[in-house]
Amino acid sequence: MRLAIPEVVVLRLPEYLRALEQLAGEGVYLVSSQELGEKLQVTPAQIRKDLSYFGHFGKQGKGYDVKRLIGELRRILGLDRDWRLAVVGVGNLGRALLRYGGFSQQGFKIVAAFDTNPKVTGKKVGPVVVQDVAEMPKVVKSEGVHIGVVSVPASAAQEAVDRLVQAGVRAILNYAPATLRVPPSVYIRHVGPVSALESMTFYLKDVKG
Amino acid sequence: MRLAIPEVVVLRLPEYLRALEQLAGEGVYLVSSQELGEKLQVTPAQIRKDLSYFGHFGKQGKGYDVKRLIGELRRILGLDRDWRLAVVGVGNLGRALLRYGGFSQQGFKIVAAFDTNPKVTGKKVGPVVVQDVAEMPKVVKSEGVHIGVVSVPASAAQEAVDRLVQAGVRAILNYAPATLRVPPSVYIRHVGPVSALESMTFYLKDVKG
DNA sequence: GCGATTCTGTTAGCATTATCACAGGATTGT
DNA sequence: ACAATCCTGTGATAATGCTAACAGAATCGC
Repeated sequence: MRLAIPEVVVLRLPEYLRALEQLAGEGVYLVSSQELGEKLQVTPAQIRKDLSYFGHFGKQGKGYDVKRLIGELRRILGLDRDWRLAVVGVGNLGRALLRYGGFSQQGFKIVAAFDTNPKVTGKKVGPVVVQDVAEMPKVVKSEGVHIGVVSVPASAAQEAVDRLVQAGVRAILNYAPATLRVPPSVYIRHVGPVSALESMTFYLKDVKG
Repeated sequence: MRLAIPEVVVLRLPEYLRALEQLAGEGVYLVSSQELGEKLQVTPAQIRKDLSYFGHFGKQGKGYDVKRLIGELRRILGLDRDWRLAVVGVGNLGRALLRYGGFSQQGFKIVAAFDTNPKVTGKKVGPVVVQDVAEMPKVVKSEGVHIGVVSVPASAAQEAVDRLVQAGVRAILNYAPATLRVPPSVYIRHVGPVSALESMTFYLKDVKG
């Protein structure tokens, strides 16, 4: 029962969490699946079903305690602890990620950055000093890196993930526009500014303009 | 038949496209659904089924012509033309998007940037001069903006999308960690550096470390 | 206190998506 | 030319995910 939770459900949880955090910020203490569904454009039944995979968080006749549910979702998603990130590739995009402050709010902490270019290694960017990739195995271990963020050019992406995997990183977020191979034990996900746009245009293309 | 294409299918097409572009770069001219599936960790049947929604692109006994399929997918996704973007919010993240060069390769062109802060309006960032949001209705029309990119703080995000919608933008990419309301005719999607991490940690949390 | 109302958690039925398996066309080797 | 092999496109089937509907529990108004 507790096992085999559909991935789509897991993908919706952060959306619920965001909406709840917004409500909490507005001073809302209680919310029904109906109200939350309207805010998120999701059916109330879906919200209740999704949450039922993990426990009983609501009160009949009242709804959900917003703060409590935020706490539960954060726990379920593993956001009730710190996660240590390493950024590989300090180009335009890597630099932006390093300087972006929004990670810390959800417990993500950048603890290392790597590059091969001697023009950037040794320099401080955002919260860390950029190190040569040769240092990766040592630093990943000493800094306890959980997640690797790949922001190198597509042509260097496979080598970057190979090095990360070799160094012991089990989860990778890939910003490079490339299809990458990792062992089954490693969790990898592709993101990036362009990806979201590419499927969006499918729905736009028929409209005039 | 041609209508009612599942959204999951549309979301996979960019992945296929990326893999094919990589193959083309390696000098591969022909690929079977089997080979492509191995590269993408997807079953060959899924690839064939997905493509069959849009036409017959393969040759029995041979497979798919890589270049031809790239062209077809780009056409299907609406990537065979230019798309004009406007960035709203020139903070840390907005600045990075403006300076990021990777959009142009797939036909995305940033043609405007807006902010309310007089410290940044009037200054050139990346390819454009930042303008005050008051100019938005005029500029969206004159520059023919198709897609709005919201990179303001969460607290200002709803106002930013309202202004974009008001100005006539029908598609929005939201980087702000907020749940936003738009009319049904507007297509909006939430992305952002933290979102992908938030569901990733669900799968990581049980592992030691 | 009690009937009417509210709202959750869950089951059962429905709809959508993915996989299997094969017919049929194309290619290759001999 | 023909047999063996390869590979697509697609119906049939299995699996998955969604929605509607309701029992049961809490709340509210009077």
